[in-house]
Formats: sequence, structure tokens, C-alpha cells
Amino acid sequence: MALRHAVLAALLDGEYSGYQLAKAFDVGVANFWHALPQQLYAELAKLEREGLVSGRQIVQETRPNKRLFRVTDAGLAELERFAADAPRPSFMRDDLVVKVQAVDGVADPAPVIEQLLERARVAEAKTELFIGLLGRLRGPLDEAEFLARGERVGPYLTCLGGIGFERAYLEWCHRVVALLRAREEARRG
Amino acid sequence: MALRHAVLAALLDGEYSGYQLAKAFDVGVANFWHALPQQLYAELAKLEREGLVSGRQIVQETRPNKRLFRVTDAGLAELERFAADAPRPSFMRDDLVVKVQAVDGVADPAPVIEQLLERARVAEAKTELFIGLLGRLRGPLDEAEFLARGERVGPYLTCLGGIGFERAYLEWCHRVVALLRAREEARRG
DNA sequence: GCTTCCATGTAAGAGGTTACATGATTGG
DNA sequence: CCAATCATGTAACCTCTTACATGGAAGC
Repeated sequence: MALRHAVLAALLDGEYSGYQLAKAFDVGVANFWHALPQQLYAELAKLEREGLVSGRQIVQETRPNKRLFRVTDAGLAELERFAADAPRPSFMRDDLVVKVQAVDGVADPAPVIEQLLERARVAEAKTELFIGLLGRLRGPLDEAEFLARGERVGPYLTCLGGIGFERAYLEWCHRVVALLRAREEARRG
Repeated sequence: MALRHAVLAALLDGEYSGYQLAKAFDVGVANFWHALPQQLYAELAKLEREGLVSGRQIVQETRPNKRLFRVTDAGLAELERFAADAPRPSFMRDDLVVKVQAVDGVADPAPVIEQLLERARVAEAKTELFIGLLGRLRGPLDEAEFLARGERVGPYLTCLGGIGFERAYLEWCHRVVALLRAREEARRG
């Protein structure tokens, strides 16, 4: 039951439609939570029924109509309650890590190496994206200034976390690839 | 459908019971996948029905009987197939990150700071655990030697990844805590 | 005596993924 | 002309979590 809180947290930035949220929670982008569009539409409907968000219809002519949502006072109270709750520990569940764990049980490590390289490219792309986002968040201020006196530092901090995570992942990918290649050469040569 | 592959990967090390696997996939330890005991018992039963693992009963006198499982040839083939499959991207889903994202929407950041400090302690404890595990995995060899010529480097590599991840998380926790505290002081003073 | 460890499950419910459905508009 | 973007959902399915159940042995 934390998707609801992720949605509420995202809506602290302003009004968004399900579609816009879906992009923010997308596979390639999501710096603090991931969810599919279907989940978001369902969750928004539920949150609205419970009075934690309120939506208003925007009639558009050249495009489909949309509904913009904002957090209600009850929603803010729910977030406050959530923040004070004991967090459930977060879990590692990553296909690629399982493949590396199993890498010396399989005959051919080549596909794993390929996937590590692809994941490294993804990490680099995400990092650049995040760095751009940091710049937009902090506006004209420099980082120290923004962090000390900016109004909304939450997204900035999670973005910094995302960069740190991606850099750690990138380094690991490179290290594992170098090692698997060295072992392959040793085996053949 | 990746829990099955995580189980197969874990069983590459030798024969284990559901109970032993449950400890390895436990909340506090799990360095490459997390799962609850119930999931593992169910998954092992399923894997056995499908012939990917085979179990043998160990009758014990002072303790309950147990079943030890090992990977079959069909299981190895399944792992091989899995390793070559396109990986599904791994997702960020972490309560604590959501709380930080929302931290400037809530009145009192104190509980979030407390949780970040606790998470930092967990990261340190896990890191020590992982370092101990590395030592046991590499045995008498030094790291370079083991990585170059050791037989089973998969678990070593995922453990290195776990250490890198925990260190990144730890640094982020410290940074966020320092910042939130500075802002609290500025707000009050 | 109380807790923890060993050892294995069942059942119900919450949460997440995959597949499907619709339809105009904008860009290459 | 084909693909992507905008915009919102439903339905079926799979996975994961929570709660419950059992019972002896070893340690404090």
C-alpha cells in the first residue's frame, strides 16, 4: 500500500493527470517509484473516492479531455501519517543480479555480458537525465543555496539518490564485465 | 517469474532445504534476491513437479525431517535459457525514498530523519556481513587470485554489488540527514 | 518457564503485470 | 502513410504479503 503514498508525494509538486503521472512513474525515468499507467488510473480513482485527492476535468478540443488531480488536506494528513510509520524494508529484486549469481553455472556468459553492457548504457542515460532534472529543480540557484533555502528539496534529494544508485550500478557492471571477459580469455587462451 | 531462477541460482552452491534457502533469502541478509519462506516452499514444490529440482528426504531424530534440493539437468537448461533472455528492467520501490520525496510536504521531518539513521545503521551492518561473506567465499586466496581462477565467482560478484549498493545508500542517508537537520536549525534559529 | 531454532506448509487478500480496447492529432 | 503522442480505462492473471497452524529440542 505504498503506491498511494508515492502518488500523493508526486502530486505535492502541483496538479497532474494520470497520463502525466504515468510518464513520471515510467520504467525508464522513475527516480523514486515505478508504476504502470493502469495502476495509476486505478489508484487515482481510489484516492479520489477516499477523498485524499480531488480531480477536475479539463475539456480540450484538439486532444482527449483529461482530469487533473491535486492532494486534499486529508491527503496531506495521510502523507504525514505515512512518513511517521515504520518503513517496510526495501528489497533487492533484479533479474540481472540473479543472472550474475548464476553466471558460472551456465555454459555461455556472453549474453550476460551483453546485458550488463546494456544496463551500463541505461545507467549512463538515466544519470544524464537526472542531472538535467537537478538543474531544472534548482533553477538559477547553486546547489548549496537551493538545498539550504529552496522550498521543495524532496525531489532534489531523491534525484541525488537516483544518481548515486545508478553510478554504483554502472561501476558494478563495468567491473563484472571486465572480470568475466578476463576469465573467458583465460579459459580459451 | 524470476523467483524460480533465483532459487535455481542459489541451489548451484549445493543442496539446501527450504528452511536454509529461506534464511538466505531473508529480509536482513538477501544479497541478490528477497523472498519469504512460504514463497520458497511453494516454489520448490512447483520446481520439483516440473523436474527442475529434485529433493531427497533426510530423516532426523532430534529435529523435524527435512528435504534437501538440488538442481537437475533440466533446471540447468532453464537457467541457461533465462540468462540469455532479455532482462526485465528492475524497479525502484522503496518506502523511505517516497518519504524523502514528500519530506517538505509534511510538517515534521523528525521521524524521517530517524528512519534514515536507522537505515544507515542497517547499511553498515549489511556491509560488514557482506565483507565477512566475501572472505568465506574466497577462502585462502586473495581477491584478484580468486576472481581470476576461482570456480564460483557469481556469489562473490553479487556480494560486491550488494556492498556497493549499501555504501551508496549509506552516503545518501547521511547526506539527506545532514541537510534536513541544517534546514530545521535554519527554520528555528 | 520463556524464547528461539528447526522445519514445513495452507489460505486469504493485497499488489503488480499482461493483454485488450478506443480514437483523434501531430511529426517524420 | 506509419508511428508516436495524448488520454483513459477494463479484465484476467500472476506474484507477493499477511495471518494462521503445528510441535519437539536446545539455550538462557
